[in-house]
Amino acid sequence: MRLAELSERSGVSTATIKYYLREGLLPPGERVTATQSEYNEDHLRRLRLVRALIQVGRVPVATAREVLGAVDDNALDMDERLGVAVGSLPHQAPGRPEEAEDPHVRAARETIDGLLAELGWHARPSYPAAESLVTAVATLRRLDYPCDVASLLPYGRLATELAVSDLDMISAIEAPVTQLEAAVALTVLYEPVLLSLRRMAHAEESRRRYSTGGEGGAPAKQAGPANG
Amino acid sequence: MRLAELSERSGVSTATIKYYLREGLLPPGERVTATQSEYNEDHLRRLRLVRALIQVGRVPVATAREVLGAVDDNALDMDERLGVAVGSLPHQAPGRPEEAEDPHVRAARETIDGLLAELGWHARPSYPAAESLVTAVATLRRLDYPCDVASLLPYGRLATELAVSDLDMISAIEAPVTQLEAAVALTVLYEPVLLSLRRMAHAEESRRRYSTGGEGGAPAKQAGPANG
DNA sequence: CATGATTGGATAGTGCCACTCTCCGAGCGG
DNA sequence: CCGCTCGGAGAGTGGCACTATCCAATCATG
Repeated sequence: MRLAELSERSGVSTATIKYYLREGLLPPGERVTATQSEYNEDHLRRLRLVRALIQVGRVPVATAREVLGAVDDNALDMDERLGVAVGSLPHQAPGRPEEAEDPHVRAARETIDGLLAELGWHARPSYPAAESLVTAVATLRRLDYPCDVASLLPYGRLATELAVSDLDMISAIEAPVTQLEAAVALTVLYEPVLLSLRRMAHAEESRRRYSTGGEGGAPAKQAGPANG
Repeated sequence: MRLAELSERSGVSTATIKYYLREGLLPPGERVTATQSEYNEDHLRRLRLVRALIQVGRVPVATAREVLGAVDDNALDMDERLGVAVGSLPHQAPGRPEEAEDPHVRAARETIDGLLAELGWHARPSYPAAESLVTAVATLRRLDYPCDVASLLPYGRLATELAVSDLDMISAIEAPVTQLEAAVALTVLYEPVLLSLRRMAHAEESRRRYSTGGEGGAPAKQAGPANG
């Protein structure tokens, strides 16, 4: 198909597709003539993935390029590609190095070490997600909110269960290439699912605890959306 | 204290503090003279919260104003304030109305209805988090990734447990005003904690399943960070 | 009272990022 | 041959979170 059809079928403007091509998020089409290229279903699928990563997963364009580059890198074996790809994914802006001397950051690291020991994990400190965790915990401590090992432990245990569920899902994907892509896509795209469900569960549990109206039908005001 | 001291103690530049004052994220100080204002510990605490929401929680400035405005709104009772505040928090850019006719979106809504029924939740469709969920599930379906009720159910159950844990934490906060702020802060600031732990758990579970090296000490290559 | 520094307020500018517009020459179809 | 589309490249746009600059009032000091 031509660029125009790729655009129509994906719902992405031709200008944006050209931009993605330029940025290396999308492999170039097969050149038919000196001025025309042909795109196939793989391009369409990749384009949809790119859009999903960027729009739903909030992954920056530069990061998406890295991640997809690792997925496509035939010089690496599957494990390495997975590691590089998932490791490139961001959580948030990296903390500045000055924070290393902040006592809150220090305390956060100790808390997290304790948590990992409690969970029996062997996470390496270089893992980017661990750095995000340090930043988040340090921020909570700065605001005097609870985030000791006891507070974090339920989160850690639930994360373990999530991981089991996630890897089961990924294992169920067939082709190896798709499986690698799936690991990236499901890691990123299930994040909004998880966060949305958590907030909905908050509303639900809140109502369950504090609802003063009828148990069953009356719309409780507690944590109601009041949206609009 | 003066603006300069507020800046020094919070680590936020005076220019940024002025910006937050202008934007209404921070209440004005008590005017001492026509050209000077006095700030107190509450300002400092609020400023830290604002920074945490914006930098760690990735909340847009305009949204933070809404959220904090609701927290401070004395015209509403506690339940209403909580509802408005948490309901204002974003997950992601809102989907365009055209998506309403997309069959993927339709299918996503049906899946979610089924999920909510299975979980026994009474969530209202107007809840913003539910809309984010629809977008995320529709995106997954568009990419042919599994996200039927069976796939989502573990997430829903875990979200329920999270909510119990979270509300327990919030209940442990003492003063009512602080409790309201805590609900907002913990809702937002535990999100990166959760996501980080999930990714770390992925690496952990992945190694547990696929590690070919020694069981205990050898650094497995599977899902290793390979970072840098 | 003179004077230089500081404060808080207003306005305009900066940097980043994800596009998006505009132009261009090459080709294709009738 | 001619109007059209195609793909490529560079510059421009808009949103956002600051940030730099200016200004008049005021404070500390001699």
